[in-house]
Amino acid sequence: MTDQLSLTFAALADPTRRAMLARLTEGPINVSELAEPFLDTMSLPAATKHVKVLERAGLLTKTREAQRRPCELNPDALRDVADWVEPYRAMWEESFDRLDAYLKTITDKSAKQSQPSKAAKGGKKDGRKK
Amino acid sequence: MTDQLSLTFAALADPTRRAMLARLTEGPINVSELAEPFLDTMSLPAATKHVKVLERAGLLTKTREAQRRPCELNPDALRDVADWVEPYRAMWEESFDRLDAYLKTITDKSAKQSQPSKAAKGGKKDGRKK
DNA sequence: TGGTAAATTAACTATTGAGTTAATTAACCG
DNA sequence: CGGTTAATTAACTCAATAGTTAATTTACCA
Repeated sequence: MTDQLSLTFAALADPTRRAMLARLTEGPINVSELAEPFLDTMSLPAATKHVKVLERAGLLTKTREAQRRPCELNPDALRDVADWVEPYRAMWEESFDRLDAYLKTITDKSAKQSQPSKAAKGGKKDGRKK
Repeated sequence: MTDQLSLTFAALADPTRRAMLARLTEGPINVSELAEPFLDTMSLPAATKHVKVLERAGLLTKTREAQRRPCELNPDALRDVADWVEPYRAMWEESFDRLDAYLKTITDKSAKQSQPSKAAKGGKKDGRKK
């Protein structure tokens, strides 16, 4: 698993690290500040290891400032994720359309009476598409 | 790492599994057909383990048909990935804009002569944004 | 210059992931 | 029935991940 995209996906496969990224959208902060919300569930060395995983995945950049290590979000790596997933969008929108069409047939007044009764909830325009 | 999104990201953190997903966009195929392109580098049981990882991540659905196991792409799990990454889009587009603005200042005819010479390639409209 | 703060490194443990070969299940087919 | 195909399970190895505590580095600061 040496390729860059795999490294990025692996880094994102952890709720602690995703929370750290979310925090970084508010601006650069030190490692200890990044770690702070998690110190009730893990030690500081454990948190700095998470930071290092994000760094190696190219998701954040660590600089130096005296003893502190201000970290900055590196959103370009996330663009690669978005670019990878984008071609699949047509597929999930298509399967939504199929569901939508199916729901139309079973809720249509002119439909036959052989309707699976429980499928009726959540009609068109339920806010999911796009 | 028990949450669904982490499972999905972990499943995507492997080039073999991503290639399997890509293959599935062409339509449903059996496990052995999914495995075939990789049998020069790994055994069949190894490949079926990859399929199982994708299945547990909700990325594919396996059905039965005699001895065969037709697999179908389950694009909804990818929608979750797209939804997660989407809020970050503003950040990478913004950092692109900053680069773009910087490149404009150093390539602008009226700019001062203190120009990092090698930064000049790849001017505006290089096709990256969106 | 001695103490303190920020972060990392070392050394270790436990769990999970990815792969192997061999054996087994399940269903078709002649 | 007996053989073959498709896929999985078993049992095992090896490497990587995630965590721990203790020690160390680095730089500020009074």
